[in-house]
Amino acid sequence: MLKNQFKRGELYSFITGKASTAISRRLQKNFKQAGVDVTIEQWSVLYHLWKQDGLSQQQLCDATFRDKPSITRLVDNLEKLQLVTRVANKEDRRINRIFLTQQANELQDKAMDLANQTLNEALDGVTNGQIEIAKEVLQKVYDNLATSGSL
Amino acid sequence: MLKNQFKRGELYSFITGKASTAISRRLQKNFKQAGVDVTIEQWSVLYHLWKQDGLSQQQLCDATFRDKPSITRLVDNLEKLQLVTRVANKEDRRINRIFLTQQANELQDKAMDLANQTLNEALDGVTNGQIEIAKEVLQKVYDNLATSGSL
DNA sequence: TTTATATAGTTGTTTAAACAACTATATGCT
DNA sequence: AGCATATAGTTGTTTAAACAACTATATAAA
Repeated sequence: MLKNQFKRGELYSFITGKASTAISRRLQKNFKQAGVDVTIEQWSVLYHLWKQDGLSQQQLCDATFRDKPSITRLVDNLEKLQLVTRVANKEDRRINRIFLTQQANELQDKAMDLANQTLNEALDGVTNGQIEIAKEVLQKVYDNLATSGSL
Repeated sequence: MLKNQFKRGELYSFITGKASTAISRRLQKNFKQAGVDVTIEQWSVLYHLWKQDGLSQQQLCDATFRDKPSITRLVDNLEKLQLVTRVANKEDRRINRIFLTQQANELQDKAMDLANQTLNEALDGVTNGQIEIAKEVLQKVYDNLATSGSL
């Protein structure tokens, strides 16, 4: 496997996700400035519910790459903020479906605009071609590692 | 800024750092399997001390993109594990310099091998050319966001 | 010299991640 | 039906991130 052997100095930022950390911090900052009082982690749950409301907690685990305890507590906190409600499923009583409240729906456009704006700040001066390749690489990395039970 | 406008479905994994999360989890798993009992965050501090021992906490903040409280507590925990020691600087008594212990030095080769191995798992099937471009994009993203005071 | 300001590090609090252990419900097998 | 197993979700514990407020030391200005 010499081909992809990393030189030392290059290794660090790939593993630590310097770039995505920077994006998260900027998005959090942009949320705060705009008076959107949710954390990035809470936003990531809302993001998937905005795409499809009523997902189960397990579906949110899969969508957000988080484990079950993480989702339990994120949903706890989103419930406290009155942004979602847990609804017990009648067909399968193990399942909670998570539904957005009116308040959460009112947040959607603003939050999505801020997320898009943040990405544009992040990708300023990067060409579409470069972005495509970067996305392919990141997807391939994820696929390489997710297959054999990383979650 | 229409040029880099993201389509919705593409936005999520860029912000959340799916790939780097997967790498971190895999590295943590590989550490555990090999009996290396440090967290990825602790490793990230050791990594910089292995390159240059005796850095100050502030220098570790800069190197690891963490804030001062985070480094204070990481150093606290590394001291408890007897992997580093704080040494007060005589010239400037505000500064602690952090030095590796013998135990930490004995860990270096094993940990660096595991990190390289993990990256090779992650980048399997990705060409050097693609990696170069991905690195450029991630660096550019970081530069775009770090300039105006994200840390 | 005293006073203001900047820098290095610490402490407190809230939110979240990771992992193990747990409860409750559903499914499949005999 | 009864039992084993799988699935959905919760709880406890440790580690860490983010942010604000704080202490201590150093530097610069009056």
